[in-house]
Amino acid sequence: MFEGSKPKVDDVARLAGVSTATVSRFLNTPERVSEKTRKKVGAAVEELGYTPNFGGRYLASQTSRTMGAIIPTMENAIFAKGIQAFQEVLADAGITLLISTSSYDHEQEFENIRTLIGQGAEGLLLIGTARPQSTYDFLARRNIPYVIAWNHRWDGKHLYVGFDNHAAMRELTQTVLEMGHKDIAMIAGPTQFNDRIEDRIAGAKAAIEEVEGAQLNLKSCASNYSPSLAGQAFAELMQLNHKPSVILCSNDVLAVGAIMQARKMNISVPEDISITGFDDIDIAEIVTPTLATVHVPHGRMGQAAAGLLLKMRAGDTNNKSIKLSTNTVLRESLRYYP
Amino acid sequence: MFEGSKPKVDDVARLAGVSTATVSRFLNTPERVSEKTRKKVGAAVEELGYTPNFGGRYLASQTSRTMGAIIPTMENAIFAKGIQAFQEVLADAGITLLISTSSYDHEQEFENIRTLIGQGAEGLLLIGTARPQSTYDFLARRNIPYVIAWNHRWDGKHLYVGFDNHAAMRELTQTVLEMGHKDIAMIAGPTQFNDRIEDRIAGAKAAIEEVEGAQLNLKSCASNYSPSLAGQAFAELMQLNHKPSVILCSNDVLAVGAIMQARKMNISVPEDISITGFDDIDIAEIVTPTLATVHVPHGRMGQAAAGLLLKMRAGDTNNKSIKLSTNTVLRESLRYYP
DNA sequence: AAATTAGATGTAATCGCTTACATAAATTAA
DNA sequence: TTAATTTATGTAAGCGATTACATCTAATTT
Repeated sequence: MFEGSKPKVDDVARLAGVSTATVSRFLNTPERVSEKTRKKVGAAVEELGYTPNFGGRYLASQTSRTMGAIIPTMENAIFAKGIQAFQEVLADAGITLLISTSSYDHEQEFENIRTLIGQGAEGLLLIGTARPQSTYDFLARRNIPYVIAWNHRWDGKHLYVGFDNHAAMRELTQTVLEMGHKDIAMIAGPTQFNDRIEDRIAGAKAAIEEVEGAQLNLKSCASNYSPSLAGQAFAELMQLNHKPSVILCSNDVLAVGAIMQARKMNISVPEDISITGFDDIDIAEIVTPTLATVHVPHGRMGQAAAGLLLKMRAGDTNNKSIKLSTNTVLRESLRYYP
Repeated sequence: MFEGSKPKVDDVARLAGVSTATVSRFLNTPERVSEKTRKKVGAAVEELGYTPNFGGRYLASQTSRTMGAIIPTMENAIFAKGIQAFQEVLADAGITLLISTSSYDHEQEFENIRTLIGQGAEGLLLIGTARPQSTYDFLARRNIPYVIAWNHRWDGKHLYVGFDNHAAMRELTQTVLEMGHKDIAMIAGPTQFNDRIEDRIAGAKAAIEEVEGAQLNLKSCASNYSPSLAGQAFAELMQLNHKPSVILCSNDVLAVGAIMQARKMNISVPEDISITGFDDIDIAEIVTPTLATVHVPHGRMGQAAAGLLLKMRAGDTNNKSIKLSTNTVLRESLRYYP
């Protein structure tokens, strides 16, 4: 055995005293190899520590057993649970997951898509629907199966595996309104290239418009996952003469930032002001006060996305979007209007 | 242009009116192609939306521009920041990162290693040092560069990019002892296959042994990242006749679990009991009371690991382990012994 | 102007594997 | 026993790129 030199089929074949074809069959369709040779080849594979070269295999078989996922960032727990579930389902099916991050940048996302396709990705998980048409054109031209997760729209343009951000936020806002709040503020990250935030804002607006005398003060935050910037936005809202009685935040991370800032400013939540989030990640139950938010079934979403892509990979063309339900979770940070 | 059929070098070459060699040079060493043909080929690539096939490229060039990372889980913020930084550095160097998760299982980790190597990974990031010798043998036989992150030992057996879990925990414990605590409990997850936890426990023990009359009650928790199991362990500790005055937790997730349970049981932290964590992830500052813990430079660790692997990939063989420093962070959850 | 050199491009072998097809061996049917 | 069928294995052609080497053209030197 030569150190550092990767063994190849030929090496295995020679050691086992069979042809490369038999080795290949042993690896891919063991049932077509007799018991006796299976033993011999198995031993040779073991002895050499042989692992098939992906490049050769992909080239010859035109199948990579690989899927790709492109997420905006890993720093943020929002995607972690879903992606973990996604990868577990794929792993069970013997598929390797390639992950890359785009930092909320469309050019980078496009580059990542190219790379992943080049690597042989047989399907792609994308977050949200907002991206240049040219990216979709590329996907269509290459005929790559993909699903859009973390959002769901009825436009029929894509296969979605997600939840209706608009409806979910609308529901939460309706609850808030029913609790008597009328002066409502919202801290939301950039909507540019982020359809989920866009939909959440629209959902809140829709609910508010239905109620006489209710109004929304939309405060934008430069980042979707910076608690401190959300804190800043919160502080600015507190400067106003006419203060809101509740602040809807576009996700839990921002909501926690607002709560922390409130604590610093000695403003008590929810006595002085109510705060809500979106996503129901772990910190929602850890922060004091616990955070009222929208619960999202991250794990099931990841599983469903994987399932759908696996079906598409198997050639099933008759697939439908999957809409998962969310629910409003009432916790300490939200209180009836006095 | 044919829908769904991936264009190949030949297609590009034909369209641009050059040979495949020239197309390949355009892609890999554009400076060896004349200005004029560069334009032609560039246009052809653009028009066809050509992306080189990874398999072919890897096979022919024997270089994959790919690295692998295997982490226990993504569900847990502990690895997210570090991996994110790791991938950013690699991306800047034009290297794709393949990630897979092992669920703290050694066989699965080994399978993942095989797969990643098969995919052409030119280097591997592994978490911690605890794994069967056979795995290391395999790595050595294949001559695959790898670094061990999230821990650092002086044994000289591997290239580490991490911090000294033993020393860090020892330092935290010394601080706790200096604050007058003598009855110390520790909630720690399984040490099996987890050298970091093992080292943290040993570090605490080492500090405690130095102080007359101080003693440690080690309570094990079935999981390293389940707040509720940690809560259970906390409850059991509170049943004891002789209660500890401080509980050291082997990481922040468990510490938060203990704090939550304390709140449920109406035990106040730190008035009734102090609690400390390890890692300094985001929740440490979010939870009430804020959590005293050990700060770990996750981002810098990921960057350093990437840097080291890139150097090894470039053929630099004279590399040394990198030890990053940690520091004890005092926060509300830890108080002087009355 | 001829000889030399440098630069740009093309030809074709090669990487490691799979698989269609051919062949041989073993089993069953007639 | 021989023919027909089934099962197991081998041979060799590709998959899509890179790259050593050969060739041709243009620039430079003498």
